This record gives sequence, C-alpha cells and structure tokens, in this order.
Amino acid sequence: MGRGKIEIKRIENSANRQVTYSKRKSGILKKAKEISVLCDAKVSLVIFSSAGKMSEFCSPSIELKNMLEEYQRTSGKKLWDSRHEYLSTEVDRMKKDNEQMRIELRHLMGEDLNSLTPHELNRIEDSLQMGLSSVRAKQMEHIRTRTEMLKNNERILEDQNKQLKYIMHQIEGGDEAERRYQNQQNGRDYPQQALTAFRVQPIQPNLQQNK
Amino acid sequence: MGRGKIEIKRIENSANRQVTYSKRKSGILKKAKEISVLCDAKVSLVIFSSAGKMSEFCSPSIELKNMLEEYQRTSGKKLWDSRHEYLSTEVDRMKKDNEQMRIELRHLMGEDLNSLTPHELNRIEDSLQMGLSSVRAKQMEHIRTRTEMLKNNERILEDQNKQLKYIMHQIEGGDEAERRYQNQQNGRDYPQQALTAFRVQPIQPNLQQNK
DNA sequence: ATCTATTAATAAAG
DNA sequence: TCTTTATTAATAGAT
Repeated sequence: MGRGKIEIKRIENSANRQVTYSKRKSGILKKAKEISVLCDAKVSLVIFSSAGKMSEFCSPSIELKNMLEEYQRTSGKKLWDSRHEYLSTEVDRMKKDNEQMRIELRHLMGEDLNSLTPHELNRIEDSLQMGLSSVRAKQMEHIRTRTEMLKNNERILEDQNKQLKYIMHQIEGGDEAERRYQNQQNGRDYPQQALTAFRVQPIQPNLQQNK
Repeated sequence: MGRGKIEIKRIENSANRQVTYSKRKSGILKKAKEISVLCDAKVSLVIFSSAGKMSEFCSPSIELKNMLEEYQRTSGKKLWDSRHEYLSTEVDRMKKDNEQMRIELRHLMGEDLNSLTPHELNRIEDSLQMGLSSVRAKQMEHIRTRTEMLKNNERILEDQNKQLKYIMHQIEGGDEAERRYQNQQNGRDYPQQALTAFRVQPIQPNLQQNK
C-alpha cells in the first residue's frame, strides 16, 4: 500500500524507520479505535518506539488495569500477581533475616540470654571478646596518632619559642626581652602585642590541628 | 476499503459485527506484528471480543509484564494496587533496616572500624563491655546452678548409700554386706546384680540430670 | 508536512 | 466460516 511493496523486516535506514513508525503508529491506533467502536471490543494497545517513547490506546470506559486483570484470568498468565508473590517472599525472607540479626544484636548487647545454652553463651562471649580487642586496638591507634600529633606540635612550638627568644635577645640587647617573656610566663598581664609587634613571619606552617 | 464506505459506530447486526471483528482482529494483529518488525518497536496488543474471547500480540523477546512495568514508569499510571506499593515500600524499608543492623553487627564484631570516630568507638566499646558483663554474669549463673545440682545429687547419692548399707547390714547380719561393698569399691568384678537383687524401690526421684 | 501512486484491508456478496 | 471482488483505506516514496 504505497509506491512500492516492502518486505516485512527491520528498516535499516533510521530516518525511514522513524517516518514509517510514525505513520503506522497512527494507523494502528486508528484501527484499534475503530474495532473497539465497530465491534464493541475491549482493546489495549501499548507501543514503545525504538527510542522508548510510548503511545497507547485503551477502549474508553475500561481501565487498562481491569483489562489486564481479565487478561490474567483468561490467559492464566500472571502479570503482577507473580510480582506480588516475589515481593511477598522477599518480605518474608527479609523478615527472617531481620529477626535473626535482631536476636544476635540483642545477645551481643547482653539481652535475652536466658534462652541460650552454655555453648552458645561461650560463642557470644568469644565474639564480644574479639570485638572488644579490635575496638580497643583501634582506640589505641587513635590515641597514638593524637599523641604523636601533640608531640609534633610541641616540638614546633618549642622551636618557635627558641627563635622568638633569640630574636628578642638580638633586638633589645638581651635581658629586657627575656624579662618580658618571663613576666608573661608568670601570668602577668603583659600586653599580648608585645610579641607580635616584632612582625615575625609565620614560622609554623606545619602546625597540626588538634581535632 | 470494502464494497462500501462504513461509518465508524457500533455495528448493530450481531452477525455482521462478529464477521467484521474477526477480519479486523486479524488485520490489527498483522499490523502490530509489522510495526514491531519494521520499526523495531515494542508492542502489546490485547483484544477482547464482545463475547469475551481474548486475543493478544506481544513483541517477541519482550514479556508483557516488563512492558507494563515500563508503561508504569513512563506514564506514571499505576496498574497494580496499593498492596503492591505497600510491599515495595516494605521491602525498601527492610533493606535499610537490614543494612543498618548489618553495619552495627560488623562494628560489634570489630570489623570496619576505620570509618568510626573516636566517640563512636567509645560507644561500641561500652556496648561490648556491657554485653560481656551480662554474658559472663549469665555464665556464672549457669555454673552456680550446675554446681548446686551436682552437690544435690551428691547428697542424694550419699543418703542412698547409707540406706543401702543399712539394709544390707540388716539382711546379712552385718559384715558380709560391708565386705561385698568394699570389694566392689576396690574394683573387683563382683556381680553387679548382687545389689539390685535386693529389689530396693527407686529412692532417688529427685536425682537431677547433669546435662 | 503533504502529495499521490500503489498496495493492503476489508465490506458485502456468494 | 472461506473465497471472491469491488471498493475504500493505508502508506511508501517523493517533494
């Protein structure tokens, strides 16, 4: 039904295929509407183009959902019932999993121990003991890291102190700066600016955060 | 496309309607097949005659079920009922729950600790410590119970021994029974029946199982 | 999109 | 229900 007869096989030329799709799609939708009206039939037609765009026709006055329910009854094929079943078993499976983990967690928290045999208690104890060891090892690791950080900062600050003392010594000819420093160390309210006034360049680029 | 043009409205004559249905049905099924082949489209076509007889076409290599899932995603219309949704959300919720418990369990077993802050580590440690205390308390309880059971059994057996010795003393006039008992104690193969031959009534109703 | 030559579908009849 | 056939409808290829 065109300028030439065509073979029914995939149209390789993409543009042609798209044009033909468009024409035939409207054709088949029209046919669907016609048969539903002429013959009082219930029709559901859903089409996805190769690009994934959807078109549909469904007889007026009937929901696709209802039609598909009838489809399942008539054909015996399951559409969403099977999905229901799948979900139901999935939920059951997970509930069991869940319950088991909940129980194990409870046991590890020292609850509901009455139902356990001595042997099971030993297993729990071992698990807790091992867990505790690992956790404490990790805590020690943290503490070591933090201690090293503090030591490092201390060293940097000490260096800085030495530099500052040296600079002050040079500038004020010795004892004056040393005296000021000692006063500050002793908690007297010596102006804080006294030190920064020397405009020393930043000398602690590696000072680490004590987070 | 026939001997005359027809108006698109319900065909009142039942026989005509049936004939037209049959012809157009095969026509539209053919069209569905053609567009799916020519244009690489996914097509689902379901038709019920007014008499309730069903015909269908679905693109090969695609399940109607899958198409309908895509339909729902694309159109946003829901085909399956609220129970389905309920199950879906239930599964999702449980998956989350599950995952969280799995993580907590792992931490309590001393795994995957790197992601934890010191504060979280402390929490885990406390939990483990408390769990361990409870488990050990319960183990002590078991041991105590078992010890008491053993003591009790021992007492019962001692009573029984006394009774047996007394009975034997009475029957055999004293030393003979005592001698037999001593022989048995010393491991000589004195016939086992010697004692049971007295047909003493069961006298240990409260003897407890050492399980 | 629109046009149109041609094929395809099908209404009515047999 | 099948076949035939006259006629309309659909559409392939061109514009």
